[in-house]
Amino acid sequence: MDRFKIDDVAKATGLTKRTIRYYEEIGLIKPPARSEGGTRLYTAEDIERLKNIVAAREVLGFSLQELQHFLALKETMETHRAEYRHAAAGSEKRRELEQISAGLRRQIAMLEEKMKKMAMLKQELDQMAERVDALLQERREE
Amino acid sequence: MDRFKIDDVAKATGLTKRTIRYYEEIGLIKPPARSEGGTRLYTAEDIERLKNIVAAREVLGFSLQELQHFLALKETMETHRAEYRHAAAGSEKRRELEQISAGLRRQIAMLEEKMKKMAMLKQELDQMAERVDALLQERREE
DNA sequence: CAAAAATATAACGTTAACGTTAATGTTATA
DNA sequence: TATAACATTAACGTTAACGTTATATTTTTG
Repeated sequence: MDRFKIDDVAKATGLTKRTIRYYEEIGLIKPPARSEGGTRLYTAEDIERLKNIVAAREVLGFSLQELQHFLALKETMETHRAEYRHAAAGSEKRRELEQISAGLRRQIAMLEEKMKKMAMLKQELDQMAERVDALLQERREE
Repeated sequence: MDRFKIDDVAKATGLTKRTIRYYEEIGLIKPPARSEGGTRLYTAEDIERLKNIVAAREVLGFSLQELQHFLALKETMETHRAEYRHAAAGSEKRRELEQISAGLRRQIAMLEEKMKKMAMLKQELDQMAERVDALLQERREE
């Protein structure tokens, strides 16, 4: 039983059924297999991909378009790894690889930017919390 | 000349005039002073606040509602600091302070969650980049 | 002070990301 | 096997976050 129906997927990912169909509609996930009657049948990997999407969306505040870019990069890598190993230097494939590398570098730089700013924000919040708690403390001792 | 018209503010913050008016409309910023004829006149602080909003929105992917909460917290703190110091223990103000403290704790926890997940993502990206570059390297030596 | 440039309000338009409802067909279960 | 419980498509609805356009004032400038 390694085929899941849409409601199972919904429960596993926290998305609604509508959202899952919508993600398929805009090409964020590829159309899954179908039963004789037309019911969508998902695999465990499909669920993994969706979990990744949820995480990235929630955590990074990426738009679905940005997510599409990001996931494409990842998948291109994983799917074509073998293929890449045996292409001639200076070939089309090499240029592809260089594209991927550049894309990755951009994403990493962006992430670093965000992380830095988040750290600054956290510091600010920590300081505020400290001050508030100091006030609460001070008053307790009156 | 410490009063700015909306176009100056737009240029200073990178927002459009429409967006600035919209932020006022939904209460994200307070209505600025007006000229005799009704033209909005902003102060340097107004501009600062807007710059903060832009930063938070871009970096954190917060919705405007979340931003509202966050900025309110910050402002409440800064505006009422003096006032808080001299309220009786167990008073209304004390409960307010406790609310603020709790709110801060929530925001901090949320931030920590996000930072953790971002770190994991970055690690993944770094690994991918490493593999791609290894491939590029390998082929150079053929 | 008259023309040009900027501002104001009001209202309708747009896009992303789904929610909701309806009509119909498919699967699971007593 | 009937019937309840789910799935499918299609289409219209909704909310956030602005964009665009129109019409009327204000402000600036030659």
